[in-house]
Amino acid sequence: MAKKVQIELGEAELEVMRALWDHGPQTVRDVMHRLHERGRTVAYTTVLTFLTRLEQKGVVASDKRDQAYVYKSKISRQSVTMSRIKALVDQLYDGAAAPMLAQLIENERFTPDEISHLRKLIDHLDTGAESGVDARKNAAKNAPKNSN
Amino acid sequence: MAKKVQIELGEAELEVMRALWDHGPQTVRDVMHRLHERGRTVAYTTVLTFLTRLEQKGVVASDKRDQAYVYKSKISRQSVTMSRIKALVDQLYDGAAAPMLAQLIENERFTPDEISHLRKLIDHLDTGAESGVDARKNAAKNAPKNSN
DNA sequence: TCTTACCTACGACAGCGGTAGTAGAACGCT
DNA sequence: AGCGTTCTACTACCGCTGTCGTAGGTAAGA
Repeated sequence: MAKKVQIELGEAELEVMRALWDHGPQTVRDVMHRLHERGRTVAYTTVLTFLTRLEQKGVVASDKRDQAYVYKSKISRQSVTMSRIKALVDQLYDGAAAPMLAQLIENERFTPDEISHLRKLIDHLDTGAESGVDARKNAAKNAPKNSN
Repeated sequence: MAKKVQIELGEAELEVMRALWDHGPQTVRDVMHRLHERGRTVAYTTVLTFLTRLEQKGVVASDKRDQAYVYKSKISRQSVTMSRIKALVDQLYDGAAAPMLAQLIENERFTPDEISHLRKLIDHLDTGAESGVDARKNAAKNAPKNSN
């Protein structure tokens, strides 16, 4: 199951990944437009550099179509999120997620809907989690769009 | 109250901050020992550089004692945690904390104690919490937000 | 006083991430 | 055939971060 050692992505690289997650496989030019839409007005060749580096890192794959390469993400947004959070928790709390989670809950504002959803998740924890074999195969129902 | 725009700390710098958080004000040599204990065997002057840079960033303060300067943190671990998480949430979920929190809850392992604690926190949210006037739904990502 | 040990200031360097320019290939139009 | 457009490959540069080394002060012993 050899997991990635550490997916190290910069801020701009992350935004490129977002473009791929949110809109599927795209060409360099497409991604550039996504970035421009989100306020990052970078040059075409900059985006090309990003995608090339991301491919070297093994997190995107390219595919020659027509004239231009089409790039697609090889990793899910979830995996990046978890990897980041894990790094955060390790760095700040020696790997103990609960304290950080508690702090997060205390400091963020949530809507009633979100709260009840979170409660549901928590409730699900002690029923599902204890049974040795983890039966956590249910997908996040409110997952944003498509992932990889 | 002018808050820091963004506390940008590298991994090693963060470990220095941890030393200060966990053990209070210390000299360069003290911090070096803490880092060594935690497996980061860096040279004395490296630690000095870290602390100097951190002071330039305004997150630690120094104080001449005896022969050596004593450094102390000017920011809390909590503020750094929140700042980091906020960055993460902004970068990956456009500022919507709940989905990320949900993912975190689903993917982490918690002890029964932790679970009941979390439940208590959640329960506390809709009672004692401020009546949400939140406009955070899809955050405008390029608005200069001030955290903590 | 000379030496030793410790402290700080300053400079250096490499790797990475963000950013872009230039050169050359490939395609389509006139 | 020649021209403009578009794509990729390559190179470069800057700032930040991690990492030290060296030089020059100063306190404490020998």
